[in-house]
Amino acid sequence: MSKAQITKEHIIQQAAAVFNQQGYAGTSMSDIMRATGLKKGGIYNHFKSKDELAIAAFDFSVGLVQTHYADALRGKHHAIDRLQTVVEAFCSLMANPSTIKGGCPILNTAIDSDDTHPSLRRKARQAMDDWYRLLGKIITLGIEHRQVTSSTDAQAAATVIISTLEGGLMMTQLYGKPDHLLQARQHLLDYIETLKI
Amino acid sequence: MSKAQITKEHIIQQAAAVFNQQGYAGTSMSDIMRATGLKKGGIYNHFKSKDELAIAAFDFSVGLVQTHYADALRGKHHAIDRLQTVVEAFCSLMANPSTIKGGCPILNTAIDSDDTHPSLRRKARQAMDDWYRLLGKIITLGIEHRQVTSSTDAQAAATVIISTLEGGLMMTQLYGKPDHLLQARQHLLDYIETLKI
DNA sequence: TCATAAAAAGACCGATCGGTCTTTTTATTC
DNA sequence: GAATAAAAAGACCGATCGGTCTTTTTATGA
Repeated sequence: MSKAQITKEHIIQQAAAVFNQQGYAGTSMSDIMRATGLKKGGIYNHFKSKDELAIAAFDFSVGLVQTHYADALRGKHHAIDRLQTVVEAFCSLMANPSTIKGGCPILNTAIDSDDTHPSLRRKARQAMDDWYRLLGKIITLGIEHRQVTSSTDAQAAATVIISTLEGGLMMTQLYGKPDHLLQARQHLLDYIETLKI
Repeated sequence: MSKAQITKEHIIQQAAAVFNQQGYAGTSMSDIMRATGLKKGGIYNHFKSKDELAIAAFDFSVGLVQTHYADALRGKHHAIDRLQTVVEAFCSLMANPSTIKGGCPILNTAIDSDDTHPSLRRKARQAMDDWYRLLGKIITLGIEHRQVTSSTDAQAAATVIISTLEGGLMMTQLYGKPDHLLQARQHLLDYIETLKI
């Protein structure tokens, strides 16, 4: 990897953490300069605008989360097990601030850009679609394989799981303690049990 | 009410909508000027800083929500009924954009101010405490009155209700359609049924 | 109605915003 | 190691930021 690419990756990683914690409007290029240790010219050599950097940073953050899911799901085939795994993976990832700082990038971006930033908003929707499809597929396959009750509404169940996780994370971030996310987690594990055949 | 007080109220109301939609960092005093139709001098005559205005606006927004809850709960005494009412009140309030624009001010502020704005963050925590206490009290009184199963963990149940509502709202805002919040609502109504004695 | 005080306007301030461009430094390639 | 291309630095730009202050307008109370 060329020096330039290494530097670009470095900028993206640092910027991702800052954007995820402070939001798009709340982050200045000076913040990015401080975080990366580079001056203005060094950053604008790799990205032609704050927007472009923010989008690259968002993609990077989402990629981290998705990789985390993929790793956790590897080798697990039973639908109930896979649903539990997604819940656990989300909680462990978000409870551990070393991996991804500032919480869930989709949640942050969804709230951060109400109307102001359409491109970031579209990105957030796409990432949410991916998550939604992942859960939806697990559930519909689970129904096909007689692992999940056939009366389960896959869309609704996915909504419940995502909503509860994101809401629990928000409370955990607000209070700065893991309790709420863990309570949400336990509720979802109980809920997933009720889907079992 | 004096002209000055009317103007001040007007500023707060307009500012509340803007802050709730764009966040603190995403809102400039120019935005407030445009929303209120006043010039800089007119606004700074009533508030000595953007911070002070943002806090007044947050209080106003939270007050709207709390009043909505109080109205909906009036005359309802059974714990299960009261829990259902809170869920319904949240959904109807947030689904109706005429009353409060930009969604739940607590959610927005919790995500918006990760570290940057401690005073707003404290305000958000206090408002969340109030909501938490409201639900906690409903549940513990429900247990005392043999309306709610005694095995219910009031704290955990409150967390589940709030998390699911806020998460569902986030998704509804992200996609711009009420479906997800309504699915979260239905899940919570089912959940509340399981608390019934 | 008129004097006075308060409210609103708007010019103005230094700082910082995102972004450009030239210069200097550093990799890369022959 | 020299030539060259790329990367980084940093001076610089106009616009806008939050905020102040003086001036003008408007409400208020005798």
